[in-house]
Amino acid sequence: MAKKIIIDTDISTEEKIREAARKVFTKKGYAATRTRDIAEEAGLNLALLNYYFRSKEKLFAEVMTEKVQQLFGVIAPIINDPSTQLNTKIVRLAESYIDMLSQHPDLPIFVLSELRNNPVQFTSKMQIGPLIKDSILIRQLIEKRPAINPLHFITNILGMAIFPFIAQPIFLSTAIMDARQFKVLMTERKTLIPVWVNGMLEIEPHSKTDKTNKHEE
Amino acid sequence: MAKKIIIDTDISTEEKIREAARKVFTKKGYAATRTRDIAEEAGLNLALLNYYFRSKEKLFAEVMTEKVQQLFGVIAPIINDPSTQLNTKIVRLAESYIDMLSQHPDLPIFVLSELRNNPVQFTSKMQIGPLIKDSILIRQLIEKRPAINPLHFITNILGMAIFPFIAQPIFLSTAIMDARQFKVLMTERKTLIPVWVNGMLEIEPHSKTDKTNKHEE
DNA sequence: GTCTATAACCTGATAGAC
DNA sequence: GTCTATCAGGTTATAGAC
Repeated sequence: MAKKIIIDTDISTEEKIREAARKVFTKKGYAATRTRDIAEEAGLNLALLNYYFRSKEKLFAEVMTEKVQQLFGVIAPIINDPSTQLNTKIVRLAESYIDMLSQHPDLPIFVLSELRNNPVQFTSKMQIGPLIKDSILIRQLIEKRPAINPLHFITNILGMAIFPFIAQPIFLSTAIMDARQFKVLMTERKTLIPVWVNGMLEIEPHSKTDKTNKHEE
Repeated sequence: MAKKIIIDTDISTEEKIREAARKVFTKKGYAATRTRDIAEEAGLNLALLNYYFRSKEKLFAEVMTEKVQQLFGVIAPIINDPSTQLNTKIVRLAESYIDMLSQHPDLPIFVLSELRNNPVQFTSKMQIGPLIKDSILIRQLIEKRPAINPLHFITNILGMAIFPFIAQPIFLSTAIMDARQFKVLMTERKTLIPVWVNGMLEIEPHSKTDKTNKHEE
């Protein structure tokens, strides 16, 4: 009956490197990161990086794949849940993203700025395109507002949750707000975003658009 | 009466370098850019970069300052115009940003990702903080909706205009949409954003928020 | 002002001892 | 597995001819 409890306080060297790489790559980006920075951050020698991961590029690829999934993995289970209504999906998207990004504020700017160079390599396997385009959420949005492209609403939901984190460095450094205020605002946003988006789904846009575009579509 | 018309088709070498630097830095970021790339892009020799600008860093600083102003300069004249109403300011912000970013789609991701490293150096002189916090727009937003922090609405207006361009590489590479569709959507957004934001300003959020924050402000 | 050649430095990767 | 020492290649910056 004597339980053997082994508390593994020692993290493996490989994981130490991976963790350091996550931190440094995420903060500085691939090109600005030196393998020496990662080694130092891990409290280890440079040679060990190449022993465990063959090259800087391969180490980066592991981190990047992980981070892309961290950023986009949130979406899939929510937008394709057949048991939830439109409104619930919006609530969950806002909450999940704001909670997750509060823990990892520099995730979006890292992923999006690295992805602009070679987007296909890291997104192709996740099938993000079909995942979104054929999603239940899209179907529900079309049903609710057939006249407006549903991608507008998806962009808005994600943008209202993610954009503040992308702009955070400017907010803080220009004293538009401080870290405490930012946290308060992001908590408020979890309830405000669904309210706002529901509003968008109800509003009938003025027929002003017809006047400006008289020519045929 | 013989007019001397001198058409200056030759751009000065200095301007050729600056133009090439704008292009390469904006596309690849500071760290990933090699001075050789810029020289090649300009069709010139590497040594000339150091002749005209003392170093890669100084050349970058010039480009960066310019780009920061390009991205944030749009805001100032609109949000502090005493002759326009709240709604007009929203319309102008959406239109100006979407028009400008349609011409320079990779501007936001470049500026925001470079700014995360040393934000103060490039934003301090523009006084972006006071410019926004003491703006007429903020006053008008508070007047219209005293219960909600006006920064929410500013974040939303800017986010709905800018975020699509930040996400554009993913949209295109994952085939969520193609370039033509993106253009159509962004044109629609110029009229939709003001409609949506006006909606936000009218909606009375459920009193649910009061329950969560019982403490005094 | 513009070029070629090269210096001075930095960075990723490896060899080899322990 | 982990370290020190070092190599090979690339990058910024400059010297010096034209």
